[in-house]
Amino acid sequence: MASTSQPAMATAGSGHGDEQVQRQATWPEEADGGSQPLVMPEDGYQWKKYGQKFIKNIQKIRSYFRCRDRRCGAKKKVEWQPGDPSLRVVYDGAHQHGSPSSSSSHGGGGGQDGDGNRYELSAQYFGGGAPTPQAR
DNA sequence: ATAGTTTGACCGCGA
DNA sequence: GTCGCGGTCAAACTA
Repeated sequence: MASTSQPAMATAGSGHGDEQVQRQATWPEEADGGSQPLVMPEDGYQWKKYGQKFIKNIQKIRSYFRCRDRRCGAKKKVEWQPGDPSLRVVYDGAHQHGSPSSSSSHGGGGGQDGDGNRYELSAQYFGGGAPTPQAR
């Protein structure tokens, strides 16, 4: 933080105050900016990223996503290997509201109560398909 | 102005 | 009792 702005550099001065490289590399190296960079496996729900960390245990980057709905205790974790386009999505919990309606965007309404999606995802692993053979 | 995203730091649990 | 890891929150910035 503190990269663009903020008077933090008062100490001394090493001036500069310029930094444009806004690291946008959040996902695995997208190779070229042309071919559709890795798209997140949309499940039909909207997620909000609330954290990202590098798990050294498996040497992978793990991103934490939470359902936009507070009533929805659904959580999603996406992890990938630095250098591998394969993504592994781990679903935790289940959504308590129907799909976000339809609309491709927000809507609202839609479903909502009434049916609880009975898809008890207690930790499903979505293999990117590449070098992640579910081995099974 | 809002939403979404990003990074750092903090906490809890386990070994 | 200590250390490490994993997970979450808050703050800040950008679009």
